[in-house]
Order: sequence, then C-alpha cells, then structure tokens
Amino acid sequence: MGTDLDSVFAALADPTRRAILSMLLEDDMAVTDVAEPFEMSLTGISKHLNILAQAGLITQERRGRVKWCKLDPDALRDASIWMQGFGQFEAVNLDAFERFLAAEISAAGMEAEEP
Amino acid sequence: MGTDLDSVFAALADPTRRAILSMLLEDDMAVTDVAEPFEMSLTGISKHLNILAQAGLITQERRGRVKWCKLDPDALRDASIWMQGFGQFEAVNLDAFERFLAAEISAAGMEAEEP
DNA sequence: CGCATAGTCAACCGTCCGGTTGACTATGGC
DNA sequence: GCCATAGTCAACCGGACGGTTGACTATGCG
Repeated sequence: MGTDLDSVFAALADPTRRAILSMLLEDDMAVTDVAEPFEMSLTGISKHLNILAQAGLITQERRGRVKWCKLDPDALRDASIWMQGFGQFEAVNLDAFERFLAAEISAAGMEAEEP
Repeated sequence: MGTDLDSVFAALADPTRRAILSMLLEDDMAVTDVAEPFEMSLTGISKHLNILAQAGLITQERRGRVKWCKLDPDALRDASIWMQGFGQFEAVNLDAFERFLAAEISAAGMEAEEP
C-alpha cells in the first residue's frame, strides 16, 4: 500500500530524509525535535516526514499536541530484498559477508554457543 | 565518485530504470535493444541509461557504433549496506538467505565440489 | 482566561525530471 | 559512394520537488 518501490527509493534519495531516518534509528522523536538539528523551517521538515510516512518508512502517532515519529523498517526491507536480487552473484560474497559466513560455518561446526 | 547515495537511490526511484536493471541482469545489451520493449523514444531510454551510468549502476562501453550496457552492482551494494544498517533487527531476507546459508554450510561440510 | 508550544495548510518560487521531437554525427554493410 | 543503423544533442514542455513565508488550528500550562 505505502510500500511501492517508487516512493521508497524516492524517499531515500534525499540526504535530509536519510539523516532523519538515522536519527529515528536511535529513538522515536517529536517533529520539532527532528527539526532541531537542521537549518530548515519546521514546515520543511514536516514535509519530509510526510514523504517518509507515505513511503511507509516511518509511522506517525499523535499524542496530545505532539506527533511522534517512529522508524518502520518494513518498507526498507522490501527495497532491500529487491536490491539483493542484484547482489546474489558477486556482491553478496564480499568482505563482510564472507567473514560473517566463515564465522557462521565454524559456529555450526562446534555446535551451540551463546554469549 | 559516482557512488553517492543520493544519485543511486534517485536512479532506483524510477520503474523504467529498475526494469532496465533487471534486463541487464540477464545479459549485457545495446542501447537500442534495451529500448525495444519500452513504449518510449530511444532518446528517452538513452537518458535513463545515462542516469544509471552516472549513479554507477551500469557501465557503458562503445564498441563500433553500438554502445554496450553492463550492470555494475557495486553501487547497489553500497546502498544495500546503508539500508542494512536499519534492517539489523530482523531484516536480512530471512527465507532466501537462510536457505542459502544452510546450503553453504552443508557444502563446507563436504569440502570441495565444482560444477 | 490568556499565552506559549506543536504542528499543519496554502500559496508561492526556482529548479530538476521525465519525456518528446527534429536535426545531427558516426559507424557499418553492400 | 550510398544508405541504413546506432546513438547523441539541443530545445522544449508540463509537472513534481525542495524550500520558504504567513496565517491558521489545537493542545497544554499557569
């Protein structure tokens, strides 16, 4: 519904919006608080938030007079899955992934281990 | 250089361009051949290809009078990595990934095998 | 009640985007 | 040499985008 790739990728194509997502990664925030670190009008930020919400990347819940913004990674996952279709060949098996894989394999070899 | 997230995500935000990438996934193609299935002028497709190239998603090599377009997944990988920062929780492609992982692990167990 | 705070709405502005057409430049086949 | 093929360039068009300002609504505080 709000998860079509067009709007998701379009939403991600703006550095301000990506920065907002990064901020929301740490904690839910009110619109005004989101706007604070940016040199931009509150209206401008509000628009960006609407775009993110419409793309399904965040959800917004009004509580009293403050509107809380919360990251919603589902849409991101959809986009990520689409992208991984291209990575399968050779992108996937790079450095980080290979190390992760090696760790996983050796872990499977020694059976069970919980830090 | 051509790998900033702005241009990559912007390039991905168009359905025609995503379709082109999918086509190039199967094989390298000449500009005219890329254009063929679309109801759009050759110039239009050429522009899309330039946008993809500038984003680093494809490379173009001119051989004779035909310009070959080739998928270049590196830029996609960068974007994918950025996105996975948000997916850490649960994202990374469950099903397909887990099956791949299981196959990889069992393959590692039986040591060597080249089709 | 009165005022500050949180946020939206509507209008506007300049710029970029997706797409077209028409003219143009190469390269290749006969 | 001639013509078809491959592709680009430049100009143009409507519409969307990023951003601003000013007026407005609504909730909370004292």
